[in-house]
Amino acid sequence: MASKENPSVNKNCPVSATIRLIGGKYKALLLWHLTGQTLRFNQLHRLVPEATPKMLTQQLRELEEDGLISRTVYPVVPPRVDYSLTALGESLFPILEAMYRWGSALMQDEGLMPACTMTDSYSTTKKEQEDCPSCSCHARSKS
Amino acid sequence: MASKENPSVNKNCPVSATIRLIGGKYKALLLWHLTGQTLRFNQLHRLVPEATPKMLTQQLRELEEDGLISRTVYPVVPPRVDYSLTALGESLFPILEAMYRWGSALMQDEGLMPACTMTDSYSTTKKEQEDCPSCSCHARSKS
DNA sequence: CGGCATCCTTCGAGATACTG
DNA sequence: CAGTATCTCGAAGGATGCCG
Repeated sequence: MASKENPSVNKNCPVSATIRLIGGKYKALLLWHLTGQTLRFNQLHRLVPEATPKMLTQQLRELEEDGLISRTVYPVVPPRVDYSLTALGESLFPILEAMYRWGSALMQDEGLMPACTMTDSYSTTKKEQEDCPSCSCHARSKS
Repeated sequence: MASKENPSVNKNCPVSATIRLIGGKYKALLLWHLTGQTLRFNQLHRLVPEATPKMLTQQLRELEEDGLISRTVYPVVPPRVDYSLTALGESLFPILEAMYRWGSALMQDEGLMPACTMTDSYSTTKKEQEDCPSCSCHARSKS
């Protein structure tokens, strides 16, 4: 088990166990972005620009060591590394979706984010969901 | 908005918004313990002993400032302060429950926590749920 | 492109002591 | 009981430079 984050916290509590794995500074966000799609390092960086490359690497490595994401290195030049969810990582979807829904409702109450609703086709199949145009979540980079 | 935790993170993303409010070191855990019951400071401290009183106060104050919990001070001696969830805090239940379920499944896969299942009466009414004897979650302190 | 190595600064958080 | 006030230290994390 990697996760240097939250080294403390009761070892017998399921909620603590979950926090230990996804409670890192950008972990839930990274997992959310990786839900339903494979992304390269720089794509993730563009989606989470406030994380420095060093932090990104660190968080991604911990997620990998905890078996939540898989990292594929292509021996080409320039280098290419793909990140995607493992089965265990995908099983986090109910949590991430609940966080997304709650945050959406909160932001709407505050008058932000007018129309960024999650398509219900996403919640079950989560294969090729629609992008979310009014926020950067799941907006595939176009450049 | 209080939450000094995660000061960065994309401002337009619902998942980030959620993390900003419940992403603190012990926040989700505290909220989980407060689900369905009012607790005093020392009760919370016993349930989360790895948090120092200072940290507890800090996290609880941020949760209060963010409108997730309410803090009631009784002007008696010895002092007494009760913490409970607000309506907004209770609306986090789907997230916390998802985290609980996922963590439970993970721990069972690892051979830990033999029989700590969440009673389904809890998931909807969440009023007077059964305690969880094999872990400290929602185990009301007896002393 | 996707890192890793170093240096350096900040600040999270523990320990301890005190208070209404 | 439920905190607050200091002091302190180690680690989180930013900036920079180099590399395959």
